[in-house]
Amino acid sequence: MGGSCNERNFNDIRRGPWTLEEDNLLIHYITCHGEGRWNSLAKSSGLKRTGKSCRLRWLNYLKPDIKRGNLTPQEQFLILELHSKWGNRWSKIACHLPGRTDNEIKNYWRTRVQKQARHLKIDANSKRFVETLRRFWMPRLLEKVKQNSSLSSSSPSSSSTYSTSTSETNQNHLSFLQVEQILMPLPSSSSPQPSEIENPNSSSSIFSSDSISKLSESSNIHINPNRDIACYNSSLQNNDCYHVDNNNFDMGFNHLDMQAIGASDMLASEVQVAEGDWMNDADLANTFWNIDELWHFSK
DNA sequence: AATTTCAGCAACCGCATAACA
DNA sequence: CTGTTATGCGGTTGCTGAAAT
Repeated sequence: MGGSCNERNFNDIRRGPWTLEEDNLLIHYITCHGEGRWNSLAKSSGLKRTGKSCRLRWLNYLKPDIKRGNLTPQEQFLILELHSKWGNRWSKIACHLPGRTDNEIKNYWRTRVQKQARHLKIDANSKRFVETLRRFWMPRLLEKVKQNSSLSSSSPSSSSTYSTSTSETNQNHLSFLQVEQILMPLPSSSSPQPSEIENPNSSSSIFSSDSISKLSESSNIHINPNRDIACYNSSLQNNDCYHVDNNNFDMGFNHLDMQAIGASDMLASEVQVAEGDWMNDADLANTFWNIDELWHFSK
Protein backbone atom coordinates (compact mmCIF):
# COMPACT_ATOMS: atom_id res chain seq x y z
CA MET A 1 0.00 0.00 0.00
CA GLY A 2 1.14 3.49 -0.82
CA GLY A 3 4.02 2.03 -2.77
CA SER A 4 4.48 5.05 -4.95
CA CYS A 5 6.39 6.96 -2.33
CA ASN A 6 8.55 4.00 -1.48
CA GLU A 7 9.57 3.41 -5.04
CA ARG A 8 10.47 6.96 -5.88
CA ASN A 9 12.44 9.56 -4.11
CA PHE A 10 9.94 11.62 -2.20
CA ASN A 11 11.64 14.79 -3.41
CA ASP A 12 10.94 13.80 -6.99
CA ILE A 13 7.22 13.82 -6.41
CA ARG A 14 5.51 17.01 -7.41
CA ARG A 15 2.62 18.27 -5.34
CA GLY A 16 0.20 21.13 -5.46
CA PRO A 17 -1.59 22.65 -8.41
CA TRP A 18 -1.11 21.11 -11.82
CA THR A 19 0.57 23.07 -14.58
CA LEU A 20 -0.68 23.26 -18.14
CA GLU A 21 2.28 21.17 -19.26
CA GLU A 22 1.42 18.45 -16.78
CA ASP A 23 -2.19 18.49 -17.87
CA ASN A 24 -1.21 18.18 -21.50
CA LEU A 25 1.17 15.36 -20.69
CA LEU A 26 -1.52 13.47 -18.82
CA ILE A 27 -4.15 14.05 -21.49
CA HIS A 28 -1.78 12.96 -24.21
CA TYR A 29 -0.76 9.85 -22.37
CA ILE A 30 -4.31 8.80 -21.60
CA THR A 31 -5.38 9.54 -25.15
CA CYS A 32 -2.71 7.17 -26.38
CA HIS A 33 -2.85 4.49 -23.71
CA GLY A 34 -6.19 4.84 -22.01
CA GLU A 35 -6.85 5.40 -18.32
CA GLY A 36 -6.26 3.03 -15.46
CA ARG A 37 -3.07 1.48 -14.04
CA TRP A 38 -2.39 4.85 -12.54
CA ASN A 39 0.92 4.10 -10.88
CA SER A 40 2.50 2.80 -14.04
CA LEU A 41 0.88 5.64 -15.93
CA ALA A 42 2.50 8.12 -13.58
CA LYS A 43 5.90 6.56 -14.18
CA SER A 44 5.61 6.00 -17.92
CA SER A 45 4.16 9.37 -18.74
CA GLY A 46 7.09 11.24 -17.29
CA LEU A 47 4.92 13.06 -14.80
CA LYS A 48 6.50 13.55 -11.43
CA ARG A 49 3.21 12.80 -9.76
CA THR A 50 1.81 9.87 -7.86
CA GLY A 51 -0.65 7.61 -9.59
CA LYS A 52 -3.25 8.77 -7.16
CA SER A 53 -2.66 12.37 -8.06
CA CYS A 54 -2.88 11.59 -11.78
CA ARG A 55 -6.11 9.70 -11.32
CA LEU A 56 -7.64 12.50 -9.31
CA ARG A 57 -6.61 15.15 -11.78
CA TRP A 58 -8.03 13.18 -14.66
CA LEU A 59 -11.30 12.20 -13.02
CA ASN A 60 -12.03 15.54 -11.40
CA TYR A 61 -10.75 17.95 -13.98
CA LEU A 62 -9.39 16.71 -17.28
CA LYS A 63 -11.81 14.01 -18.31
CA PRO A 64 -13.63 15.24 -21.44
CA ASP A 65 -17.15 14.72 -20.14
CA ILE A 66 -16.64 16.76 -17.01
CA LYS A 67 -19.14 19.57 -16.79
CA ARG A 68 -17.94 22.94 -15.60
CA GLY A 69 -19.84 25.80 -14.14
CA ASN A 70 -22.65 26.22 -11.65
CA LEU A 71 -24.86 23.35 -10.74
CA THR A 72 -28.27 23.66 -12.31
CA PRO A 73 -31.34 23.73 -10.07
CA GLN A 74 -32.11 20.21 -11.25
CA GLU A 75 -28.71 19.06 -10.15
CA GLN A 76 -28.98 20.84 -6.83
CA PHE A 77 -32.35 19.26 -6.31
CA LEU A 78 -30.98 15.82 -7.02
CA ILE A 79 -28.10 16.33 -4.66
CA LEU A 80 -30.38 17.36 -1.83
CA GLU A 81 -32.73 14.51 -2.41
CA LEU A 82 -30.10 11.85 -2.89
CA HIS A 83 -28.17 13.04 0.12
CA SER A 84 -31.30 12.69 2.21
CA LYS A 85 -31.45 9.11 1.05
CA TRP A 86 -27.84 8.07 1.12
CA GLY A 87 -25.97 10.54 3.26
CA ASN A 88 -22.38 11.34 2.36
CA ARG A 89 -22.15 8.75 -0.38
CA TRP A 90 -20.71 11.28 -2.78
CA SER A 91 -19.63 8.92 -5.50
CA LYS A 92 -23.00 7.21 -5.46
CA ILE A 93 -24.74 10.56 -5.72
CA ALA A 94 -22.37 11.61 -8.49
CA CYS A 95 -23.44 8.58 -10.51
CA HIS A 96 -26.81 10.25 -10.94
CA LEU A 97 -25.34 13.55 -12.09
CA PRO A 98 -23.55 12.94 -15.38
CA GLY A 99 -20.46 15.06 -15.75
CA ARG A 100 -20.32 15.99 -12.10
CA THR A 101 -17.69 14.57 -9.81
CA ASP A 102 -18.03 13.34 -6.29
CA ASN A 103 -15.55 16.02 -5.29
CA GLU A 104 -17.67 18.76 -6.79
CA ILE A 105 -20.80 17.49 -5.11
CA LYS A 106 -19.01 17.16 -1.82
CA ASN A 107 -17.74 20.71 -2.11
CA TYR A 108 -21.21 21.94 -2.96
CA TRP A 109 -22.62 20.26 0.10
CA ARG A 110 -19.96 21.58 2.41
CA THR A 111 -19.77 25.11 1.13
CA ARG A 112 -23.42 25.78 0.30
CA VAL A 113 -25.69 23.41 2.09
CA GLN A 114 -23.80 23.15 5.36
CA LYS A 115 -23.43 26.88 5.41
CA GLN A 116 -27.18 27.21 5.43
CA ALA A 117 -27.38 24.69 8.23
CA ARG A 118 -24.90 26.66 10.26
CA HIS A 119 -26.89 29.84 9.82
CA LEU A 120 -30.04 28.01 10.82
CA LYS A 121 -28.19 26.55 13.77
CA ILE A 122 -29.35 23.13 12.73
CA ASP A 123 -27.20 20.06 12.37
CA ALA A 124 -26.85 19.54 8.62
CA ASN A 125 -27.32 15.81 9.12
CA SER A 126 -30.39 16.17 11.25
CA LYS A 127 -33.89 15.21 10.29
CA ARG A 128 -34.91 18.73 11.12
CA PHE A 129 -32.61 20.25 8.55
CA VAL A 130 -33.64 17.77 5.90
CA GLU A 131 -37.24 18.67 6.60
CA THR A 132 -36.41 22.35 6.21
CA LEU A 133 -34.76 21.65 2.89
CA ARG A 134 -37.68 19.57 1.80
CA ARG A 135 -40.21 22.20 2.68
CA PHE A 136 -38.53 25.36 1.51
CA TRP A 137 -35.42 24.79 -0.47
CA MET A 138 -36.39 21.96 -2.75
CA PRO A 139 -39.71 23.48 -3.80
CA ARG A 140 -37.78 26.61 -4.46
CA LEU A 141 -35.39 24.73 -6.70
CA LEU A 142 -38.30 23.18 -8.54
CA GLU A 143 -39.70 26.62 -9.03
CA LYS A 144 -36.43 27.61 -10.61
CA VAL A 145 -36.54 24.58 -12.84
CA LYS A 146 -39.99 25.59 -13.90
CA GLN A 147 -38.93 29.14 -14.61
CA ASN A 148 -35.90 27.96 -16.48
CA SER A 149 -37.96 25.53 -18.46
CA SER A 150 -40.52 28.08 -19.49
CA LEU A 151 -37.79 30.47 -20.51
CA SER A 152 -36.12 27.80 -22.57
CA SER A 153 -39.30 26.75 -24.31
CA SER A 154 -40.14 30.31 -25.17
CA SER A 155 -36.76 30.98 -26.60
CA PRO A 156 -36.28 29.88 -30.20
CA SER A 157 -32.56 29.61 -29.71
CA SER A 158 -33.00 27.03 -27.00
CA SER A 159 -35.92 25.14 -28.37
CA SER A 160 -33.86 22.00 -28.75
CA THR A 161 -32.52 22.08 -25.25
CA TYR A 162 -34.28 18.96 -24.05
CA SER A 163 -34.10 16.97 -27.20
CA THR A 164 -30.39 17.18 -27.74
CA SER A 165 -29.16 14.51 -25.42
CA THR A 166 -25.66 14.72 -26.78
CA SER A 167 -25.33 18.34 -25.86
CA GLU A 168 -22.93 18.38 -22.98
CA THR A 169 -24.11 21.72 -21.75
CA ASN A 170 -27.74 20.76 -21.68
CA GLN A 171 -27.47 17.19 -20.57
CA ASN A 172 -28.97 17.89 -17.21
CA HIS A 173 -31.30 20.67 -18.10
CA LEU A 174 -34.48 18.74 -17.57
CA SER A 175 -37.67 20.66 -18.01
CA PHE A 176 -39.85 21.41 -15.06
CA LEU A 177 -42.33 18.94 -16.42
CA GLN A 178 -39.71 16.25 -16.45
CA VAL A 179 -38.76 16.97 -12.89
CA GLU A 180 -42.34 17.14 -11.85
CA GLN A 181 -43.02 13.84 -13.47
CA ILE A 182 -40.77 11.99 -11.11
CA LEU A 183 -42.49 13.37 -8.07
CA MET A 184 -44.64 10.85 -6.29
CA PRO A 185 -47.77 11.71 -4.33
CA LEU A 186 -47.07 12.39 -0.72
CA PRO A 187 -48.35 9.83 1.75
CA SER A 188 -51.21 10.94 3.95
CA SER A 189 -48.63 11.70 6.57
CA SER A 190 -45.45 13.02 5.11
CA SER A 191 -43.42 11.86 8.04
CA PRO A 192 -40.74 9.52 6.89
CA GLN A 193 -41.52 5.85 6.87
CA PRO A 194 -38.70 3.68 8.11
CA SER A 195 -39.02 1.41 5.14
CA GLU A 196 -38.44 4.34 2.82
CA ILE A 197 -35.09 5.14 4.30
CA GLU A 198 -32.20 3.20 2.90
CA ASN A 199 -29.76 4.65 5.30
CA PRO A 200 -31.05 4.34 8.84
CA ASN A 201 -29.04 7.38 9.79
CA SER A 202 -30.46 9.55 7.13
CA SER A 203 -33.74 11.37 7.01
CA SER A 204 -36.84 11.17 4.94
CA SER A 205 -37.25 11.08 1.26
CA ILE A 206 -40.43 12.20 -0.40
CA PHE A 207 -39.62 10.20 -3.47
CA SER A 208 -39.80 6.59 -4.38
CA SER A 209 -36.58 4.66 -4.53
CA ASP A 210 -36.34 4.75 -8.29
CA SER A 211 -37.71 8.21 -8.83
CA ILE A 212 -34.31 9.70 -8.57
CA SER A 213 -32.82 7.61 -11.28
CA LYS A 214 -35.84 8.51 -13.32
CA LEU A 215 -35.10 12.15 -12.80
CA SER A 216 -31.51 11.73 -13.78
CA GLU A 217 -32.42 9.60 -16.75
CA SER A 218 -35.32 11.80 -17.73
CA SER A 219 -37.55 8.89 -18.55
CA ASN A 220 -41.28 8.88 -19.22
CA ILE A 221 -43.45 8.70 -16.16
CA HIS A 222 -47.02 9.67 -15.53
CA ILE A 223 -47.51 13.09 -14.07
CA ASN A 224 -48.11 13.33 -10.37
CA PRO A 225 -48.13 16.96 -9.37
CA ASN A 226 -46.62 17.28 -5.97
CA ARG A 227 -48.71 18.76 -3.24
CA ASP A 228 -45.80 20.62 -1.77
CA ILE A 229 -45.09 22.33 -4.98
CA ALA A 230 -48.69 23.26 -5.49
CA CYS A 231 -48.98 24.69 -2.01
CA TYR A 232 -45.70 26.40 -2.35
CA ASN A 233 -46.51 27.90 -5.70
CA SER A 234 -49.80 29.05 -4.31
CA SER A 235 -48.04 30.90 -1.56
CA LEU A 236 -45.73 32.46 -4.06
CA GLN A 237 -48.53 33.77 -6.17
CA ASN A 238 -49.89 35.57 -3.17
CA ASN A 239 -46.69 37.26 -2.33
CA ASP A 240 -44.71 39.72 -4.33
CA CYS A 241 -41.67 39.45 -2.16
CA TYR A 242 -40.62 36.22 -3.75
CA HIS A 243 -38.60 36.55 -6.86
CA VAL A 244 -36.72 34.28 -9.17
CA ASP A 245 -33.26 34.95 -10.42
CA ASN A 246 -33.00 32.84 -13.49
CA ASN A 247 -29.41 33.76 -14.07
CA ASN A 248 -28.23 32.63 -10.72
CA PHE A 249 -28.69 28.99 -9.87
CA ASP A 250 -27.15 29.39 -6.49
CA MET A 251 -29.14 28.80 -3.36
CA GLY A 252 -32.67 29.96 -3.71
CA PHE A 253 -32.73 30.45 0.01
CA ASN A 254 -30.72 33.58 -0.45
CA HIS A 255 -33.58 35.35 -2.10
CA LEU A 256 -36.54 34.04 -0.21
CA ASP A 257 -38.31 36.50 1.93
CA MET A 258 -38.80 34.52 5.08
CA GLN A 259 -41.09 37.09 6.58
CA ALA A 260 -43.43 36.10 3.81
CA ILE A 261 -42.96 32.45 4.60
CA GLY A 262 -43.30 33.02 8.29
CA ALA A 263 -46.57 34.80 7.61
CA SER A 264 -47.88 31.92 5.59
CA ASP A 265 -50.28 29.92 7.71
CA MET A 266 -50.41 27.32 5.06
CA LEU A 267 -46.72 26.68 5.14
CA ALA A 268 -46.49 26.68 8.88
CA SER A 269 -49.30 24.19 9.21
CA GLU A 270 -47.84 22.05 6.48
CA VAL A 271 -44.61 21.84 8.33
CA GLN A 272 -46.35 21.06 11.56
CA VAL A 273 -48.15 18.18 9.97
CA ALA A 274 -44.98 16.92 8.48
CA GLU A 275 -42.76 17.22 11.47
CA GLY A 276 -44.86 17.46 14.56
CA ASP A 277 -42.04 16.93 16.98
CA TRP A 278 -39.81 19.80 16.18
CA MET A 279 -42.39 22.14 14.79
CA ASN A 280 -44.32 21.97 18.01
CA ASP A 281 -41.20 23.23 19.58
CA ALA A 282 -41.58 26.69 21.05
CA ASP A 283 -38.63 27.67 18.90
CA LEU A 284 -40.66 27.48 15.73
CA ALA A 285 -40.90 31.20 15.33
CA ASN A 286 -37.27 31.64 16.16
CA THR A 287 -36.36 29.09 13.60
CA PHE A 288 -38.11 31.06 10.94
CA TRP A 289 -36.42 34.21 12.03
CA ASN A 290 -33.12 32.45 11.97
CA ILE A 291 -33.86 31.50 8.42
CA ASP A 292 -34.63 35.10 7.79
CA GLU A 293 -31.18 35.98 8.99
CA LEU A 294 -29.86 33.43 6.64
CA TRP A 295 -31.02 35.33 3.61
CA HIS A 296 -29.06 38.32 4.67
CA PHE A 297 -25.95 36.47 5.72
CA SER A 298 -25.67 34.35 2.66
CA LYS A 299 -23.52 35.45 -0.21
C1' DA B 1 -4.66 51.63 -1.52
C1' DA B 2 -3.44 48.22 1.70
C1' DT B 3 -4.76 44.70 4.63
C1' DT B 4 -7.73 41.26 6.46
C1' DT B 5 -11.32 37.97 6.14
C1' DC B 6 -13.81 34.56 3.96
C1' DA B 7 -15.85 31.40 0.45
C1' DG B 8 -15.04 28.22 -3.02
C1' DC B 9 -12.51 24.81 -4.98
C1' DA B 10 -8.56 21.77 -6.21
C1' DA B 11 -5.71 18.65 -4.27
C1' DC B 12 -4.00 15.64 -0.71
C1' DC B 13 -4.32 12.06 2.86
C1' DG B 14 -5.72 7.95 5.22
C1' DC B 15 -8.51 4.14 5.13
C1' DA B 16 -11.23 0.37 3.02
C1' DT B 17 -11.66 -2.89 -0.28
C1' DA B 18 -10.89 -5.21 -4.64
C1' DA B 19 -7.70 -7.61 -7.43
C1' DC B 20 -3.95 -10.35 -7.95
C1' DA B 21 0.20 -13.32 -7.15
C1' DC C 1 -5.38 -18.55 2.62
C1' DT C 2 -2.20 -14.74 2.98
C1' DG C 3 0.34 -10.84 1.71
C1' DT C 4 0.91 -7.13 -1.56
C1' DT C 5 -0.52 -3.77 -4.77
C1' DA C 6 -3.96 -0.90 -7.05
C1' DT C 7 -7.95 1.64 -6.89
C1' DG C 8 -11.75 4.19 -5.00
C1' DC C 9 -13.99 6.86 -1.44
C1' DG C 10 -14.78 10.34 1.97
C1' DG C 11 -12.68 13.73 5.09
C1' DT C 12 -9.64 17.43 5.37
C1' DT C 13 -6.38 20.96 4.08
C1' DG C 14 -4.57 24.86 1.96
C1' DC C 15 -4.41 28.05 -1.96
C1' DT C 16 -6.62 31.77 -4.53
C1' DG C 17 -9.46 35.44 -5.57
C1' DA C 18 -13.21 38.35 -4.15
C1' DA C 19 -15.34 41.06 -0.70
C1' DA C 20 -15.10 43.68 3.35
C1' DT C 21 -12.81 46.83 6.35
